[in-house]
Amino acid sequence: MAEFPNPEQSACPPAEPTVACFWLRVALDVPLAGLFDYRASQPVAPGTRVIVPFGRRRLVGVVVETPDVPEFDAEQVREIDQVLDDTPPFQAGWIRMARFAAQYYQRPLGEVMLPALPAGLRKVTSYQGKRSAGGPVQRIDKRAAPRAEPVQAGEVPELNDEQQAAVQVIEALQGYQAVLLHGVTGSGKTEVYLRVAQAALDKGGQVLFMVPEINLTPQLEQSLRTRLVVPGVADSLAVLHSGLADGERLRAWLRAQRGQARILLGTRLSIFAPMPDLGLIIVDEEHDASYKQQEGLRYSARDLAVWCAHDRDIPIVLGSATPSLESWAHAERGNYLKLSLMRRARHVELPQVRLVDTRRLAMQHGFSPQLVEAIGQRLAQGEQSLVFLNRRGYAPVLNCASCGWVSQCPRCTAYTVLHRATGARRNYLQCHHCGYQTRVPTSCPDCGDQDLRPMGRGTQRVEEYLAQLFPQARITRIDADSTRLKGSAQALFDQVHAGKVDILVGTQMVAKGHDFANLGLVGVLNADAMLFAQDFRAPERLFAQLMQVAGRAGRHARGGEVIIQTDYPEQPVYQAVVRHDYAGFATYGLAERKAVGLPPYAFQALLTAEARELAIALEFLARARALPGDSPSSYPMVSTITLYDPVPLRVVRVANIERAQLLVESIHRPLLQAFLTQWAAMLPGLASQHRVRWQLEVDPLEI
DNA sequence: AGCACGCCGACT
DNA sequence: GTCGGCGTGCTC
Repeated sequence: MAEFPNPEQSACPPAEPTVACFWLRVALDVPLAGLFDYRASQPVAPGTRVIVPFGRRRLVGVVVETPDVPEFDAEQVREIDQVLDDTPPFQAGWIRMARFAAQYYQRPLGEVMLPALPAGLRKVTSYQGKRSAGGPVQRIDKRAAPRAEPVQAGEVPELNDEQQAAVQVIEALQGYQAVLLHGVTGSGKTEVYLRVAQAALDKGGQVLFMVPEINLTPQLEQSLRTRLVVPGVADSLAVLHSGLADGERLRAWLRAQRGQARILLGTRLSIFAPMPDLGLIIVDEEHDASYKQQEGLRYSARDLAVWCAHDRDIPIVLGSATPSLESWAHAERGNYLKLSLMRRARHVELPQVRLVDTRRLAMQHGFSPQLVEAIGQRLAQGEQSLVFLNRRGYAPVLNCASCGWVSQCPRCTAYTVLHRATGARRNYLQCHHCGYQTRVPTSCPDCGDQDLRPMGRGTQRVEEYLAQLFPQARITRIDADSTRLKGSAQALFDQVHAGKVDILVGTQMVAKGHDFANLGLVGVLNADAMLFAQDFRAPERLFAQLMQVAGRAGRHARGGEVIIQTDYPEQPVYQAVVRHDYAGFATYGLAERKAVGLPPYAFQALLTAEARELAIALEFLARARALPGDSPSSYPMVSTITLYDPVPLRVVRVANIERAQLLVESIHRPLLQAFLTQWAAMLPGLASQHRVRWQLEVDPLEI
């Protein structure tokens, strides 16, 4: 026998037989598949952060396994630099969640775990090579916590019988159950959330309360603070979202991990916060696209939340007035428990929705006579109106009346949008895809003619026309342009609330969150543009958006009104909106999806390629599509997988990069998963031969 | 992704 | 002669 222990059998490498040695498998934020083996001279628990040497640099990683034997050649395994013990190890539930997300979304575990951590916990510089004393955690702990405002117990409204019934059912749940809380705008979903959250807190659990965007719901944070009580805990709420400074974010994260925060209110990223005592998850506006992360790890926080609730064996409440068809289908199948709030809580009627058929009308600047008259009436009654148009700028394109030239972005396959002068600025043309800006030409660059005309209209032009039509009215525009400066959105909304505005013109920014007490009328321009977007989810999104924007008028005591101008009033989406009939719309929409085999009756993944030239991207995708054919024996499931032809994206070129995509589909999710895992493993090699950037997205929202 | 090595063009 | 362009190769 050899004098040194066999490395296959011993935890120790042969070079230092006397020193105790432990193998660690570490997740690192590098775009390489798999985990990395390291050596430590002391035992290190899974979930612990460590600093390790990696090539010529040092990285923070998370220990996820402590194997008996390294997978990598033991000779080449390096020793960790440092164990970071400034936070307790992440719990098994947190690791399971990251593991699931990594596997489901086809990403290395380290690319899931580390970006999920607050910056201070994932960067080596914060520690400057010393022991963790003096690191970011200590700095947070030393700094005095912001003083918790003394809270006054909030007023507790009475529940109606629908709310009462929903609360009772949810409170009685034991273990995992997904509940779809379908409640029309104003039906008092929030009150239900508050009651069931309090019940979960009373049982000793933590509550994760997710919302699409935090700044839209300042009153919700206030309600949670004033209404939810945890005996002996003065400051039981933490708020987590991407707008927080690094320190604040770290503090909220730590408070959740330590169990000091009993309620975590947050956006999609809060699904990755560690919550050791998690007892209930609430996902408000569960249909909202903001739950989908659109870069890096493209996860759906709503879907992960459902997985997490199942994994932790706790209830989850998904609430919406217009649930996603995915969730609705789950409810119809009985996977989710459906609870409905169909009555408005405060004796306020639903707004009356009118379709104005614009096919045979003399339209003026995009306005039908009916809409103009209705605005005039509300104005005379001292009530507010909202004109909704999902298109910012003055006009979507500038056009030469003589030769047909149109203003185009030199870097994108898109028009440049005409924007009106603001303050000292002149008019300018701007590309809404890449941000490119240029002066407005005084004559046509092609033919020299001076007759350049703005085509179509955006919010600026609508605002201008309304000012001309109603010179006495106070008109305000709220869109991405008018709210560019920090705090200006709030200021504009405050003006509306204070009654200093008669007519509000806005994009989708105004559709969410805000209740306007004196808003009697909502007019919707150009809704058809949303209906005929290429995506199969367009009608679903349009329905949700129309219901949401209609809800803005709904708080009005004497019956609000919604006017939708359309060339296609017979379209089922519009008919359903008129009837406030989500269930009817969903039934129709799901039948249509089923007939053509679209989600939720099929599962999809999207491979997107970007290159200098479209041909390169398409060629890469064509080769990727052919990959399974190369080795049919290793793909027993391939017959159940459909790989469609690679196609250019609708906007092919953005910022001089050309893009194409390949849709993968199957009616069997586990088989699609198995296929993707094998396929994704081969893509990096293929991509390196083609000089393309690529990404694989599972459950894409837009195709 | 980083980070370094490596081999060809215009500058203190 | 060097600074620096980014091609390509490697990271437990």
